[in-house]
Amino acid sequence: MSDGSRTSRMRRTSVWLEERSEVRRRAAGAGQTEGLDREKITAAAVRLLDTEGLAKFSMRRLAADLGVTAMSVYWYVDRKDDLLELALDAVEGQLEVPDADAEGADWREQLRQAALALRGLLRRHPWASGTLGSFLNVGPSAMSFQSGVRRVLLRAGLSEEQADGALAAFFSFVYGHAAVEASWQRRCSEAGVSSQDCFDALRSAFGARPEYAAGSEAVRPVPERDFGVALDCVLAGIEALAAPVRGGRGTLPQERAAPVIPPQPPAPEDR
Amino acid sequence: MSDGSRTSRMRRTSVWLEERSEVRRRAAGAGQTEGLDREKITAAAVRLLDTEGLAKFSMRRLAADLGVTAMSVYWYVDRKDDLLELALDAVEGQLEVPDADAEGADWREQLRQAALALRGLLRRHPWASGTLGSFLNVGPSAMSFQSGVRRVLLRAGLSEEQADGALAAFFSFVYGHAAVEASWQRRCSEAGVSSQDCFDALRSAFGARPEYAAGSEAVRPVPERDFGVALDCVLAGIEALAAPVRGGRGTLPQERAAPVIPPQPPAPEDR
DNA sequence: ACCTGAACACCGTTCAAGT
DNA sequence: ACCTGAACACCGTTCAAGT
Repeated sequence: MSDGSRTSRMRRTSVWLEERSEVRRRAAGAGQTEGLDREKITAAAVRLLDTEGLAKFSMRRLAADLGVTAMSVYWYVDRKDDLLELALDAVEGQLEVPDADAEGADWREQLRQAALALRGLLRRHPWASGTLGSFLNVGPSAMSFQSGVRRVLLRAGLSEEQADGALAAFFSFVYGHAAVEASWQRRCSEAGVSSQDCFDALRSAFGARPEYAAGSEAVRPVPERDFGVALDCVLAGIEALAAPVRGGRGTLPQERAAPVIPPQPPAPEDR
Repeated sequence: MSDGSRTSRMRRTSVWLEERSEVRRRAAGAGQTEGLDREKITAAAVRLLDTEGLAKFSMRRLAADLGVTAMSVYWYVDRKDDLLELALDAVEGQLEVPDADAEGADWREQLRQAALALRGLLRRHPWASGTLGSFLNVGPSAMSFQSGVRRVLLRAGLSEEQADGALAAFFSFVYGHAAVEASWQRRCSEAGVSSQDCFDALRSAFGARPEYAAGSEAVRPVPERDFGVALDCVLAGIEALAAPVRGGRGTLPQERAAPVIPPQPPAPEDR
């Protein structure tokens, strides 16, 4: 009658909200040799995603890999989406969580390491960044990594609000960068061309098209050093948040009068 | 024999590399009333994507909206993916391209406006950020917008290399942020709950789970002001790139000796 | 408790055929 | 030139049934 257990009445938004019936939770006993369980299925899913990619991943294909009929998997997992969330968190479990309380550690370096670790992970599992447009990424591994980074930011001197903003900048940037890099990678490799060839083809095709009058110089593959410069950029921004205006070199962005979300003109939706 | 037309021999990586046979290009004459054409199809696709979302978008559904059989669309478009690229560029065509040569314009403000415009666009078309994990986003509209931003960065005093890095930071951040926001939005609305309820449910569910020992405080929906702080953060980073170390307040990130991509330890792929 | 088989309601895409 | 219909090879998921 009260709204104590709202979670059960609401349609699920994430695996992590599931209330697994006790009956389906395997006794984590000795004999783990035969039979499926959630961990085995998740591991197989990660393997399949790594080798075939997100687009070709299917429940039926996964079941085949497990030597089992397609529908067996549904005993352990409610939906394909749930499995993808589990797979995502499984790989994120490999991340080393930065320790804000480590003595003598430079927070800048900790942030840099965290960013590089996350990016490395997303490059090793290119499907992972593709799931971010549809899933919540709120599994325990993701959460503890994020909260580790957040604590580092707090220790650097940011306020809670600043830390949240910086956290958003940090993760959005790394995930976003990984996502576009993964797209290039996948599409080029599917076409059987090197990234450079693909880029060259695009650029030369654009030369021939009138629509590209202004802009073809922006067509670039993502070179290696871009991520480094961009990361420096984000880190410098965080630094500025942490230690603003030592010698008064310009107005602080926060002091600007501009509203955060100016009313967009009622632009026609369709060209 | 020479590799003059490599594009034709390589499997396509984007619609923008397609070589449309003249025969399929409609005479853009007077009577545009009846019959399909690429523009009409693209507009219908955008409409359908806006109302139903990326997951429910299908060629058959689109054809039905157009009052036509499913396969008619294939006369104008080679694949579903092509249509999504066209739809993406169509909405990006609404972006106002920043003018680097505008006199009296402050580049900081131009960047801020560009970021807010792009974010507004991605929020009005939540499916758009979801396509970035799979498509190249190299259409003419995207390109001219990006190159406009790039020119603003150059005028701000960045080197070409710095501008490329800053561009990557800028777009990765905005796209990434929009993508996670869109996920929350969609999943909550599909479950029929407010974003706040969804968040509360997650957080309380996490309290009950042992795996979340460290980290549940990082579970947060993306509040409105986060984007503002994060954007300030990225802009401050660009500012630092443009006008480094007026009064020597610490080492420049670029001067660090750390390699950009340190060799990742050969971590076991599966937990 | 765990797994199967058949079935349902979809997909994207090809292809021969119509007009 | 443009559009259709039937077909192919898939999907995710449900459900009754097996052991």
